Amino acid sequence: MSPRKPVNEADARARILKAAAEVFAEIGFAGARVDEIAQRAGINKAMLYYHVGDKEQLYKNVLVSTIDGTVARLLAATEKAATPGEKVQCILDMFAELGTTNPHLVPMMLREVASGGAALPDEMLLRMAQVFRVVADVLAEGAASGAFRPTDPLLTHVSLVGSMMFLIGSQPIRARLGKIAGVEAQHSLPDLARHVGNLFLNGLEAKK
Amino acid sequence: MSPRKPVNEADARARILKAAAEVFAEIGFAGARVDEIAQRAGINKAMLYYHVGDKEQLYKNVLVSTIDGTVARLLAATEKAATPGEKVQCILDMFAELGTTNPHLVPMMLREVASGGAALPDEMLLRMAQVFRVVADVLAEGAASGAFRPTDPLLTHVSLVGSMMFLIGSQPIRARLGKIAGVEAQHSLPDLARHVGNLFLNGLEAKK
DNA sequence: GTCTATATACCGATAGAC
DNA sequence: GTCTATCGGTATATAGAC
Repeated sequence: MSPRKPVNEADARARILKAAAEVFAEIGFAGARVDEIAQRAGINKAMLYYHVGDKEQLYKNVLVSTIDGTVARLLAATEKAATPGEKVQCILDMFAELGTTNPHLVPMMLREVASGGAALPDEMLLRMAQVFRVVADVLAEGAASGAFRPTDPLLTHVSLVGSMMFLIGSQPIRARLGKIAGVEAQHSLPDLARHVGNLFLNGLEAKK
Repeated sequence: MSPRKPVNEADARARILKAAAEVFAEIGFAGARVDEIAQRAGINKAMLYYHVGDKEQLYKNVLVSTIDGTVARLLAATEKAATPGEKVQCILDMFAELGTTNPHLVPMMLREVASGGAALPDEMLLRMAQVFRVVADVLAEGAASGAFRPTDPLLTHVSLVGSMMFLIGSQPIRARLGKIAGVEAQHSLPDLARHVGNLFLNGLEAKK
């Protein structure tokens, strides 16, 4: 038989990782307090160390589960669409969904980019590179069929992801700016994906 | 006459702010250590508090000088160009220059976006909004003349800036990825600006 | 497995001599 | 204006009782 409390154990670990993702996303690794994470998880700090380990292991665990979930969703997203243009739009829609299903990914990624990936081991970089390969394949397919102009796949990928990350991440700032400066700044996440899709597929210049 | 050591005083303050910008960019506000900043500035920690103030004032000072310098450069950049398309490219070129002339801006902005601008007072947001107005004017001018398709100016602005910030900020990560995964990832900063300009102006779809 | 209490170290900030 | 020494507070991590 299985041990007596596997459900509760897995549950405690899951609650810890969820709370940790929240706090790391809000204030980063250096700013995060282990006490705060334990409190949000509804457990004792000693139990946090017992279940997961120290702060660094906690961070690595959160990062791995966050990235792996993203890669899996992304591969699924591209299979639904037919043309390269539709695939690009599907990828963007999926990123927009991440803003709600996994709201911690974007802040954590922004911070990782800001620190030059100093906390990212090679193995984690390779996982992230999987995301790049998915997008690069779509771009290559589009270029081969004549639907897309040829561009540097890595730069185009980073441009696409950067736009979506910045748009999603800047939502709180844009909302504040809307209040204090009267700028129209309220957009749903699907709106953001449609905007980026339209912008990247058609460009700014009016078609001749 | 002026006090005896105004040059050295201003020099000390400048060295402190420069060192602080480095450290804040590398590891963020929470991770930064005042001792480290003082050491890099080549002065005593007590003198740092004497010249600038506490850690928070130090951060605000760095942020203000960094942003104000950017706004000034941006306004100058758009005046050199004639057509809306050239103005967009000039703005992007200017952002690429920031990667060398002010390498601390991008990491600091990425972190601010990640934390939802929690550390940004309203006054700072309004300064950043000046950058948006410059870009929005260019987009409006282009749409009015028929050169550009009409798009939401705020979303397009954030998309443009997000792409450039992500491309510039991810340079260290891309360089590492190039080594461990064999991906071609070496691009000069002007290359990045040209890529984004080409992508946003013409779009991915092949012209019919 | 769970929790309290605490060891240990570090960091921001300043007092006070010069 | 400059520097040393240090205070007070806080954070990570663990020992040890239950």
